[in-house]
Amino acid sequence: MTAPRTARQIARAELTRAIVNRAREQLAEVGPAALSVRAVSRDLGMASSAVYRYFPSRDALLTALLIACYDELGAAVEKADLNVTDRADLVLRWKRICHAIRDWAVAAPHEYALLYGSPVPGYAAPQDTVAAAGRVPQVMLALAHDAQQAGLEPDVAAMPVPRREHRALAGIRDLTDFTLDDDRLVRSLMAWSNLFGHISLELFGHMHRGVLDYDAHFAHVVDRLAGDLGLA
Amino acid sequence: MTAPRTARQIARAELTRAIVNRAREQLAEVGPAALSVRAVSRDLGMASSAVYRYFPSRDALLTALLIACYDELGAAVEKADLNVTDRADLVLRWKRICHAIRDWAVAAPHEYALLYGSPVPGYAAPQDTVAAAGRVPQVMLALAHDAQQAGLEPDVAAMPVPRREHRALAGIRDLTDFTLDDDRLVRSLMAWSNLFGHISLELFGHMHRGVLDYDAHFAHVVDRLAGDLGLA
DNA sequence: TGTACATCAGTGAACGCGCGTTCACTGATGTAC
DNA sequence: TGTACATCAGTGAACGCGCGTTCACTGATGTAC
Repeated sequence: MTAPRTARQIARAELTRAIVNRAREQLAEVGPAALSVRAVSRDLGMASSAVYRYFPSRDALLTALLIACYDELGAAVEKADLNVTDRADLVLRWKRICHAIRDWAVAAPHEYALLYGSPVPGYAAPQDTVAAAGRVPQVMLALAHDAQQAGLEPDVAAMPVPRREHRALAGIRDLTDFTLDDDRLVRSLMAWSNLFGHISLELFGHMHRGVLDYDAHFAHVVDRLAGDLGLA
Repeated sequence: MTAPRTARQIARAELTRAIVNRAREQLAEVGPAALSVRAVSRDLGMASSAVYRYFPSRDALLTALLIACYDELGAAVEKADLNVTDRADLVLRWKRICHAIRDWAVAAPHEYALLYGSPVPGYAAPQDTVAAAGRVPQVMLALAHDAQQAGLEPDVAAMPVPRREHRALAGIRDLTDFTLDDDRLVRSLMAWSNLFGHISLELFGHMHRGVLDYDAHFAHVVDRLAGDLGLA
């Protein structure tokens, strides 16, 4: 990809961006299911057919949106981690990471729902999204690896990981360029589930009237997970 | 509600059931978003307008479905728990409960998505659903209470719960007729998030190519959660 | 027990809506000589 | 530098679809006397 040169190329890049941006606003307003090519084109003041010069189908537009959202979340999380200057303060890094995820989700619940809620019916996310989708897990696994390098031990006694489970996790091991011991890897995955489960339950209304202070509850859970992961 | 007497009342009850049943099949096939009054009526061989004699709107039908699904899941979980004859074997009860939830979800992914995925746009679940929705959490909290009564301690060292978090959990305390100590209550909520987060991530495709054996991974996580909850 | 009226279930047509996508077209921009 | 042709962006009309909901109606069931 070289920089665009001709007026046409510039205009095309510009409009492509404008379409995605407008689609994101639509998404934020009405949710993934109600997102429509026609609404986007209408808001942009162009014929609905014009959008097809830029995206071959609604699904392609959805894919672009998916990647944009994963990347935005991923970037926010990476930045939150890197903003901690004392790299050895793993607990602080963990907290910043977790709160970055939830802050993003709370600020953009529809976008969160697109990424982590029910799959859009009839849409299968293509290969293109996986790199962007992997950024958050990568940050979490890297943190666990730092804890391992520092020789820190989880609060919970290490538990033997059965062979079958060990093999089941080969896919994740292939995704990282370092190697986590089984116990840490499992605990990381559990923290991952805990975190996104928590946010989903909160955002999708399941804590309503049960938990009265979402911020306090999340903060406390994050603190506990830091211990479970052995970051302190 | 007394038993129906007249032929009309019998027919009405019958057809109401038939509509809900057919709607559930639709739901299982195409998902919550694509569920439509017209499709249901079509499959039932009646005019679409006839459905309105039974449900005043699509949303009312959705509500009936929501309650039916919550109740089905809740009943499955309660039964799984009660099927353990040795009531003191809390670990086994925990495993049965967890696997009942996941088994139901895997068998009925669209139904699971309706309950725990993105909220249906433009639809606000009415009060009627909360009783049914509370059944699963109730079972889990009751189990934690049994552990407390048995004097069992979590594997993880108890952590002080800040006053603010304690107050945040008042809503849940009001829902149970027993009282869990803070540490156990928080751990139960975390297990709840972990469980549903796990199932959502699995079912919605986020573990794809990362975890290679979903059954093994889930089983292992459940084992660990039993320890975290202090059931052994 | 029989009749008159009220209630209700179900019909079929219609309203009005928005959607994704295609297509033949016009006019502007880019390129090769 | 100027001209001839090719490429591309954007238009507007159209296709075909399915949806939720309303409405005036027919005919069957239930009820009161």
